[in-house]
Amino acid sequence: MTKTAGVTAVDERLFLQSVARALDVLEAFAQSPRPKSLGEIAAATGINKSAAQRIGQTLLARGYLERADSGGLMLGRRLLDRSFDYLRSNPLIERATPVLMELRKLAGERVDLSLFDDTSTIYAIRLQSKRETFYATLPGRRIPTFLSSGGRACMAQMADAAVDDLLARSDRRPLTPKSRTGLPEIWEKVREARTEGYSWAAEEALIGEVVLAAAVLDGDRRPIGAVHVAGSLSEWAIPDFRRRFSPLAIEAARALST
Amino acid sequence: MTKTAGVTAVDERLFLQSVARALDVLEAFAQSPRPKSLGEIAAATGINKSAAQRIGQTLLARGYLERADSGGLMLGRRLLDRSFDYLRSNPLIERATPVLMELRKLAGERVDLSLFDDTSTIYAIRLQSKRETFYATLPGRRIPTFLSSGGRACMAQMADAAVDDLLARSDRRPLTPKSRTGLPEIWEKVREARTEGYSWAAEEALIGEVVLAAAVLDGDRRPIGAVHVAGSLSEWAIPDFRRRFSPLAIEAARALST
DNA sequence: CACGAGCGTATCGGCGCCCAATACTTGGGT
DNA sequence: ACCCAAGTATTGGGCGCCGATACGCTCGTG
Repeated sequence: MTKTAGVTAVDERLFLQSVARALDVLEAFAQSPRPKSLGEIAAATGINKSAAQRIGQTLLARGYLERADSGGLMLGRRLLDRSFDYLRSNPLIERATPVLMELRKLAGERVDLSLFDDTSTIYAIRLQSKRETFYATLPGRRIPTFLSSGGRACMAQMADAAVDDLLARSDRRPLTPKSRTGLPEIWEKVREARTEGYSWAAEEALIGEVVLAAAVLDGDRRPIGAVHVAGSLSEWAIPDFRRRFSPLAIEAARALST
Repeated sequence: MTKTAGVTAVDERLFLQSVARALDVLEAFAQSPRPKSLGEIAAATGINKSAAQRIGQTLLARGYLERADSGGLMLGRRLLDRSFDYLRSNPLIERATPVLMELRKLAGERVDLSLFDDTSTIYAIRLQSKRETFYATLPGRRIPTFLSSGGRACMAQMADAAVDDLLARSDRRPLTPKSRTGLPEIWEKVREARTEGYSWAAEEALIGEVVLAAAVLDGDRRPIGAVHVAGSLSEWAIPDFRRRFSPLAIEAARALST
């Protein structure tokens, strides 16, 4: 039972091939979310057409896939039910909802709760403010930990060795031209977050956007997520933005920490 | 290939038992989202402990389940990735996002996009306004079509026989004491929606809340979802609320219809 | 302290579910 | 009319899954 990249390794004999393949099929739509034919699914997942057919029919019958107008298969609405169950089951989400609402009201800017998940970070709650660009603000979006303000705030709470390990396993490709991808610059931001109590990032994930975040800790003082405040560079100078919102984010994150 | 309750029936020989059981395990958390032991999972899904173990290990390895502190299994963050893919793949969601943002700004109240799914209706996008009660406002929440304003707006676009069929298949249990569950009262609201172009409901899903909604139609004039505006009865009289927001919801829904 | 009831974990023989190749049917493009 | 690629359906065979069983552990309990 060893740990590899944050995922528990499993004895082969306890591993269900067909379940894993079904998950492969669903995950195939992460690359390109357009409808796919059985042949495309088979090619994308490395299984043959017969297996794709069986898996497709099964997921279709359960609502996790749907027929597109074109006749192909696309993701189904039933997936929303499962993520709803997840959100509802997570005590942090429940505690965070009213706190974030209040923060959103105070700040007047977009407010997010992200969940720390090793080399990436997922947005679980997103409270919009103004006009935003479609899917960049959907819940469920993943951002590499190393370039997210929330991710850096989480790394700041970890031991040096753990941060080094995480960064070594990260795929450090930039999302924008301003993404900091070099180890020294990332470490600099992590150290800054340790002294300031929060981290910030300007245009590293989305052009024109400045974000700051403070980490939420569990009972063992380990980071489990972060509270973000995001604003537009067309409305804010970075020093003003930091001065104004960092105390609010830190306060909210502390309220959520066990 | 017959249709039953909106789900396509599948040849038994194309149906993967272990995949279906894995989905059963995930769906078991819909009833009560707390962490479960293997024994509880086995009992809830009707499979034995060995199968639950294998499925659990597989879903755990893929991140769709996680270990709770107690040692039990709970839903995993990976579920959010799949719902993100779904939202991203749905063209309606993409078109609706800016329209709803604008509507939210104009109305100043909570705005939702729901997806029509036979006897129930799912909230896909939720733009909050003020303080709200936790999971009632999470995306992915399902409401019975017959008592949701958006669901009734959708039914108003269907043939009489189809509405009768849908209502006959519905589980018409109330969500609140004010939920209308009788067929005549529901039909009355459907007819009202046909003449008014929108539907409304007061405290039928949530106490203290009034909602109105207009249906979004696809290229064949069939309902695929609805645009909602929701307000608090502590701030609005129902006639004022209807007069003020119904034109906005109708306009937004028309803009989203193909 | 012994005990048993849970838990998660691990093992194993055997059967039946899933495998993959194949053929059929349909529809769209040339 | 042709062909290619799509989804659909069928089949025999093999091995992957099935489920009973057993092990070690941590509880709360008598």
